[in-house]
Amino acid sequence: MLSLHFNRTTEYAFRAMASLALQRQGEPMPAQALSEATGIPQHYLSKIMKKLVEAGLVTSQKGHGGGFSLATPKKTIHYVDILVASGYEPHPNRCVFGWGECDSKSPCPLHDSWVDLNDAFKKWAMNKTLSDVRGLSELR
Amino acid sequence: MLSLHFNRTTEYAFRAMASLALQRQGEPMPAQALSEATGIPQHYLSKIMKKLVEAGLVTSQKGHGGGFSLATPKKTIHYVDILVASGYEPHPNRCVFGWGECDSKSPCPLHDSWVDLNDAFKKWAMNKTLSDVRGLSELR
DNA sequence: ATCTTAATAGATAGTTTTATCTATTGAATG
DNA sequence: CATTCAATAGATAAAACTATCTATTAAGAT
Repeated sequence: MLSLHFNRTTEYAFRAMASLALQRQGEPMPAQALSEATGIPQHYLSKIMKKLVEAGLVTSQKGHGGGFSLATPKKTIHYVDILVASGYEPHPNRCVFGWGECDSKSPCPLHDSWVDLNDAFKKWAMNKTLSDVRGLSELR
Repeated sequence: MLSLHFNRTTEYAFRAMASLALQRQGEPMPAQALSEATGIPQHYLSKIMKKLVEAGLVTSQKGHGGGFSLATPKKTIHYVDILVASGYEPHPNRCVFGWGECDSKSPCPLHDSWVDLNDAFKKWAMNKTLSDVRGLSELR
């Protein structure tokens, strides 16, 4: 079956953020617990968490009883923020097909097609927030 | 600016197919010309062309005056065909976020979000064809 | 037939991404 | 203040992806 995919780092960032979104308000989640809950290798996770902290999406607390938690309420964190924080900005000045210089003024042959898909993607990334994450206990 | 992206191989496959779609009907395009037109390294391109030939999207003709051409009319070749031919089938049984076992029956916390995006993507891939490729000379 | 054009195939190398290992710093508790 | 918990940082290793090189096979033209 066909499906869209992100790279591992981005995929992991989403899983980590979703896990934090499911924590009870204010409960920090230690890296190890986060690693187990998401299946992300611990040390690789720590590098991703660093990015999320630097981006201001997550706060971290060292020492006993510490861990990671969301910096702001779920509904204020949009998927686009997670994408950007995880370094998802592959082609600054060209369309997805990367065919020479390509923009709306001098479009490559695939540009129009790309715009259609990218608009849908941007809409998704900018409208969804961590409030859209569903816990097992929540009504579906 | 944020944008969606494919991996290089898939990106190249699209560029190659778009180039062939812009050729005059029946004019085979040699690998070297295709490489120059698309900016794809020649030997890497040849491996991608092999996949496209095996998938039945392209026919190849060896020897003098040979080259590659579309196996069927533009409008019969859907983008999804190109995606599949280039090996774009990363996560057989899980959603994009790959969080454990994940399907509509036992969805991961991000599953619902993913479905929204993936539906848009599938619609795009299944509806677009090489007829949507725009040549420089064509009216826009 | 031989020469040229051009695809096919296999082997190797480079680069990037992903993962792991080890050590260090910072905060809380007894 | 010593001990434990936990994040941070840097270095290294493994894997995947991308690119290149060399040789071979097939078709057409002279």
